[in-house]
Amino acid sequence: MDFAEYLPIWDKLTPEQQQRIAGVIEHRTVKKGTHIHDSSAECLGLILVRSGQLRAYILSEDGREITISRLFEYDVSLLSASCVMPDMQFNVMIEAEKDSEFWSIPACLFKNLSDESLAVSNYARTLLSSNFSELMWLMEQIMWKSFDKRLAAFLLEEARLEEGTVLHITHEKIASHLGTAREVVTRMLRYFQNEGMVKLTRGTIEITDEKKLEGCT
Amino acid sequence: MDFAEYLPIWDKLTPEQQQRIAGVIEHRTVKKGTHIHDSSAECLGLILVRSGQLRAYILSEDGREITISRLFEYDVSLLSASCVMPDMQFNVMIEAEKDSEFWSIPACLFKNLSDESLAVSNYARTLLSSNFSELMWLMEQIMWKSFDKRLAAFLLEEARLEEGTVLHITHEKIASHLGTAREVVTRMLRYFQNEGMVKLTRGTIEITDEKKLEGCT
DNA sequence: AGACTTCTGTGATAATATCACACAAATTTC
DNA sequence: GAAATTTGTGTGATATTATCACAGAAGTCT
Repeated sequence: MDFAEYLPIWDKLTPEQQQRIAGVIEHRTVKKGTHIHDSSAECLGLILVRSGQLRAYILSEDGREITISRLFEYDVSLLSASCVMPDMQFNVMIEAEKDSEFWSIPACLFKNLSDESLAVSNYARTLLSSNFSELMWLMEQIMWKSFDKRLAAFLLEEARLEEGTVLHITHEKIASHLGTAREVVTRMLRYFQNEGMVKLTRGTIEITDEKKLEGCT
Repeated sequence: MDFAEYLPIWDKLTPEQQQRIAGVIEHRTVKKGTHIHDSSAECLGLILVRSGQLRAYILSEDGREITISRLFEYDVSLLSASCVMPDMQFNVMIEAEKDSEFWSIPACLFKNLSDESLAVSNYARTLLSSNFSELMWLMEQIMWKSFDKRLAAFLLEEARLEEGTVLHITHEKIASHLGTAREVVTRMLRYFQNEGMVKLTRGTIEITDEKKLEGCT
């Protein structure tokens, strides 16, 4: 398999290290909706996304969710390796938003490599600081942005991802992404529709006035 | 100065590296309330707290604050070195909550050392993952905990820090820590007082029923 | 004492969350 | 193809939290 292309520091590893990875790396193809990683299961490790789309989220006791990171082709993430990072005992879940293909390198191997190789350690640092930065950005959004702005931004982002103006997504899913209740999403979408920015049908949201929606953000 | 004791990896550095640090490390003594680091100023770097208490927080456009991290004796933080971490362009502010003493190692030197020394890189990883973990914890608090629980937890934490039951803090400060408005704090404290858990006077909050307050969290 | 600043209290209103339930559209079952 | 079931949406009532506007009380400084 050609995972080397998906691991930016592959070329900086010794042949021996490369072999250790090659020996245990796992390849998986999953259907949309598949639960790839949850708190109960053991650590998945470093994830290299080959295709598709994954999302990492956290879960409240009563089942509410909020997306903390979305992963696309060529993305690498150690959110599912949190168990080997010191002091990390929170529960991140990862699921496939689309049919996806990815590799995983066991957390303990990646930790060992980080501990012995400067290149890997530096790379892990990059990944970590990128995670941290993303989370900080999210925190600012949640704290200082009103919900209409966050929703508008989310819709535009989705449209960008789908490369079209018709989004195939339910209010419930949007609520899970944004960490709020479904009714709140429904009501705000109704408002957007009344303002002529979107057109709603069951299971889809069509953006009819992108400019105006952007004005909302 | 005896900063070596405050930098856990000091002994793992080469004499040359130690000298580079010793040559540029800065020592500061600041009064309570001092602004140590803000977004406008240049990067402060790695901070080693010798004594006192610092807090890191983020600021909204309209001046609201929320504390993201508090630093005590022997704590080391690279929150003020965010500018050298790739993709980190958010604005963290740091101020002294008490009269404090600390050292700072310029961000660029710490970055260089991280890039060349496995020990430093691994240590930086530890710091980063600890920051990440803390932020994740905060996110969960904000998302899933109601305000009364967060306030109760904050009061108990303050009492623990002060080693007493009388807190010398204003509602405004509490609001800045928790990322909400002062009135919200005032009203909830009134409620706590009516329930007999605290006794309020101007500038102080006395915890009169710790058990019951703990029951709120 | 008077002027000023800081801190707290509170009503009115807006935004967001929660609960309860109804209904409509798709899907499955028979 | 009608009935039953699941999934998605709509909405009123209520609770919680945020925002705005202001007042008054407690300290500080002349």
